[in-house]
Order: sequence, then C-alpha cells, then structure tokens
Amino acid sequence: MATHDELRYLLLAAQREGSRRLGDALRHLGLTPAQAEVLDVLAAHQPVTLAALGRLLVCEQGSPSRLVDSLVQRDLVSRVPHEQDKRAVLIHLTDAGRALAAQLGEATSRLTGEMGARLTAEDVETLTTLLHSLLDGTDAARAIRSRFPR
Amino acid sequence: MATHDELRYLLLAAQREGSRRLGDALRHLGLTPAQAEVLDVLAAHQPVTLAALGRLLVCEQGSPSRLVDSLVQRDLVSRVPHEQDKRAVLIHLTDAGRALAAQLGEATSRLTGEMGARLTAEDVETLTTLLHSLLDGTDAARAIRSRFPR
DNA sequence: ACAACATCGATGTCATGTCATCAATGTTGT
DNA sequence: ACAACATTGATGACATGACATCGATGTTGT
Repeated sequence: MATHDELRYLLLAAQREGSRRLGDALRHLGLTPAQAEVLDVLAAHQPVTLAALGRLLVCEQGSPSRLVDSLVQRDLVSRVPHEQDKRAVLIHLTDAGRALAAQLGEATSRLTGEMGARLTAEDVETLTTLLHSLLDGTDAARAIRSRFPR
Repeated sequence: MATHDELRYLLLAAQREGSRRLGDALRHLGLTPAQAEVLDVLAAHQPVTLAALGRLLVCEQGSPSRLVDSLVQRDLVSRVPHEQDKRAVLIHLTDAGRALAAQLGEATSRLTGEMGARLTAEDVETLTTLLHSLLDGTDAARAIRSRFPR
C-alpha cells in the first residue's frame, strides 16, 4: 500500500528535519541532539547505570558507552563504580553538566515554537496518541512512557 | 512544553523502530534502508542526476555519491556521463537493480502489515495529513510530494 | 568576451547508530 | 558448591548522515 510507504517516509522526514533544527538550536551549547538527550534524562533520573540509561534513551539501542564517553571528556558527566554490582557503572551529572542541562529548555523553545505554529494543541495530542498506538509494546514506547508520565 | 518534547521523541522513536524493522525485512536482499530507497526512487524516476536523486530522497540531504557508490559496487546501478552537462552524471538501474527493485514491495509488505494492525486506514490518513502540516515548505516535504502525488 | 557567481559530484571529517563479540561479574537451578 | 546461563560495559566493524571544501564546469550580467 502506497499510503503506508508515504507514512514511513514522512516519519523519516519529520525526524530528520527535527534533528537538524535541534542540532542548530543546540550548536551554541556545543551539544549534539543525542548528547542533549542524555543530559535531559540524567537531570531527571540521576544516577543511573549505563544499561538503565540505554533503556531510557530513545536515541540509542544498546548501552550508550561511547555517547557517554563524549560527555565524560567534556566534564559534563562522571562515571562512578557501582558498589554492589562490580560490573556496573553509575552515571552522574557534574556541576557543569547540571548547568548545561538547565539551559536545554530554553534552547529547544524555538523548536517547540515552530511546531506550535504548524500544529494546534489538539493536533499535537492526536499525533502523540497515534504514534503511541504505532509504537505500543516497543522498548522505545516504554522509554517515553517512563519519561513522560501522563 | 513537555508535550512537544514528547512528540519529538515519539517521532524519533517511530523512525528508529521503523528503520530497524525495515532493515530486518531487507536483510535477505542484502540491502539497507537507504539503499532500498535509492532503488525505489530510481525505479520510478530513471535516469536522474546525482543532484536530482538527492532532491528526491528523504534519507539524505546533499548529493548521495557515497550511497550510490555502494550500489555501483554491487552492480545494481550504473553511472553514465551526462552528454550535455559535463559536470553531471546520470544514474541508471542495471538489470540486476531493476530485478531487486521489483522485490522491494514484497519485502516491505510485512512492515505495512504491522502498521495496518496498529492503525486504521483513517489513522494513517490523519497521521499523513498532520505530518505534511508539520513539514510543509521543507525540502523533504517536496520530495515526498513529488514521489507520492495525491 | 569575460568576470562573478552558481551548480555538479567527490571527498574529508565528525558524530552517530547497529550489530557482534568479549571479558568480568552475577544469578539460578540442582 | 558449581555448572549453565544472563547481564554489564567496552570495543571493533560497518553504514549512515551532516557539514565543509574542492576542482571542474555552466550560467549570467554587463
């Protein structure tokens, strides 16, 4: 069915477009969209192990060691060995990381403004509901549910 | 607004999930999602220059030379120098490429079936309309419009 | 004609994402 | 206790995507 193919490409296009604009909005903070998502999640769920962080992130599937590496190198995040489980590592925000995380909302406000100009609040609601239907039962849906409780 | 952020992550999640499943569905053909999109577009718009192909693709922004390279190496596509414009190159499907392109619909049918099980035809229509609103005026929207005329 | 500019395709660089594998550590079944 | 299995985080390998730059070629304004 051509309709479903069109929808697939629309989802791809929406994600790419959003990602580019988010990248623009974050550039002045020196962050990429993926790095910003990590800071965003950490600000609300600190501290977490790498595996748990991976489960909360939409942007990556497995354990995001390399993504976290990039933040450790910039002193936005620190790794602390887990006391009970010697395999695990706990990820914390540093002071600098917390400060940057606090600026994320302001940086993305332009983005949400653009979306608001194109979609009514009801449209956003409809899209959200339909996308949850589409994703129901997937890991990503669980991640989003736990980050945005209704 | 948390709602817009949730929507951003839902779009990301939907694209990732779709991409993984499409990758699974295409694996037995030896194609990645991006390569499949190129074959798909070429089957309908052959021959095109690299720049024109880039404008028709959702998956990539600039001119997709390296993506096309991977298909040339597998003899699915060929580059032919443009006669009038010495800068340009025309991309053609080879016989093998045409044969593979003909199998794409079958390969993606499982995907569209899964979508159909989660969304009604009306839902798909609604999503399509709303995403077009969100993307109106962007290059990606133009690409999709020209590939899926209403 | 010709200088200024635009477009074409290739390429280098960086940051993802995905998958597979690995060594270290935990957990479980018996 | 201990063998079988599962989980954790790191890493190598591969294919994208985004951006910038470059040399070659076209186009345009005058």
